[in-house]
Amino acid sequence: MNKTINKKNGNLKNLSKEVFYPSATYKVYNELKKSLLSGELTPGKKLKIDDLKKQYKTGTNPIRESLTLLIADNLVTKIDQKGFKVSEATQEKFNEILRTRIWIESIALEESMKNKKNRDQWEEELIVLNHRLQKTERSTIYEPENQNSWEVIHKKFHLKLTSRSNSDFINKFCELLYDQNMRYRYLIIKNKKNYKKRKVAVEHQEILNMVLKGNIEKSKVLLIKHYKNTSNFITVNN
Amino acid sequence: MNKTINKKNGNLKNLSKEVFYPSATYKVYNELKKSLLSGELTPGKKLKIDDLKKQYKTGTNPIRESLTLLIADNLVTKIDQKGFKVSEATQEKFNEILRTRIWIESIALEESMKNKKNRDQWEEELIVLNHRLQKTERSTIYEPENQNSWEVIHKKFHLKLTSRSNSDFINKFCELLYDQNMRYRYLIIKNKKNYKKRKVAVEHQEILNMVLKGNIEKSKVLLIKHYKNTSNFITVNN
DNA sequence: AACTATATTAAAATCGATTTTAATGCTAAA
DNA sequence: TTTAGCATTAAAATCGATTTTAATATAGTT
Repeated sequence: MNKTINKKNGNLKNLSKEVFYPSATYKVYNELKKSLLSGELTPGKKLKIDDLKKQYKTGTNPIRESLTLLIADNLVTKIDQKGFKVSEATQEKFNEILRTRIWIESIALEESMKNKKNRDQWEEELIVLNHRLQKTERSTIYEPENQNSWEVIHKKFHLKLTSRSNSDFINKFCELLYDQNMRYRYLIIKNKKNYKKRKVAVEHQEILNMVLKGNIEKSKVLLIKHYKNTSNFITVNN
Repeated sequence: MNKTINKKNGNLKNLSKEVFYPSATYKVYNELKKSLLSGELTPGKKLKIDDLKKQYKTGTNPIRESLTLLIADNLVTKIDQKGFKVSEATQEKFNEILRTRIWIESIALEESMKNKKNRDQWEEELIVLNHRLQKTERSTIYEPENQNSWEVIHKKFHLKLTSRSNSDFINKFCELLYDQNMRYRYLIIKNKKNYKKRKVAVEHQEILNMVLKGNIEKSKVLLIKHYKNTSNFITVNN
């Protein structure tokens, strides 16, 4: 956020050849996204440009550009001439996300398993991610910057499962839906005193076993069951 | 674009109660999108902020915001600190779009047909759209503002077919993929002297007939065949 | 000649002030 | 008391200048 830190002119120029200095927009985008996914910014809340400028100590443009990017993530909603707000979160929307995930990821998993190319490497990566997931403690706070946190590994495991459909469109869509689903999880954690965390380790292991066996139909059934189980723990009450 | 026209203060205020004055961003976004989809802006072309400011007679912010919106449409690509360019168009990308469309729309059509709610109304709307499509001349120029143009009706017909999956995410995704596919069509028209337009009227009729019959499997097969036929007419040569 | 450092140029990104629009509050007439 | 019209306020949207960064050109050294 602080310009003097980012400055790379004068005698610093050659030193910083390989260093990546992210733009203000990029940084604000990431920080806002974190606040939105963690449920810190509550659904429906007005996002005033001036307030955000003060909060992030930056100008109009980076703020508006970040918010515009977040529209595509379905985390922010805009009405022309009336500004931005945090996207609403309702039980119906959650049901929709769940249904959509099941449809899309069923295909994506099937295609991933049918895809012969580099299958061994894929299986090994899944095994490693599952292993790391099993031995990682699950936290109630969202820290996407920590690559060793449960949430980050969990996301990687799930996206890896469906990653071989040879469609970047599908991959992006899966990530969007993962993030949407995650947002609801954190909204529940925020709102309910005793949010019961599910024990999902066994389910991940079972899915992985079926994938390694090459049983497409059973893998799909287990993945779908895994998602449906989640839904029993998420009820949105406004 | 001209401010004096849009001004709605002073004695005009009460007159304009019901009129919608779009923002500069909104207008630039729509114009740029048209240029991108019609192939007027060629793949890979650098999109310089200053040039666009002059072209659209507006400031930095509306331009950058429009470009940011177009990233989500997969029509513009951005590299942090290095600016924006028109998204590339390759044969592989087109194949990917086609594959993805087939996967997604197969599900979406099936769900639309399984959905009992307001089925009669849906069928009637499809019949009307097909009728209007049959009697509309196909043009080689892209004019999205003309609601009676072949392209606009064609898009409506296809999106209507898949519209009843009860997932806005899927609906949006279908529209994105439709637009992606359309962009390639217009790029071909631009580049090849004698682009042979397919006769698709019969195929639309056949799909509609099967949908009205309620035959899910055959409807899906015909829709997929319809898309695969298109691919034979589209080859991208850079 | 090739390579490095510096200077120059061009473009992206940012900032803060200004303009426009929407929301709110107030007043007076029916 | 309500409601239309006006005034005020708040916020969104826009503008144009400035700053920062990347790309390019130039000069100097081995």
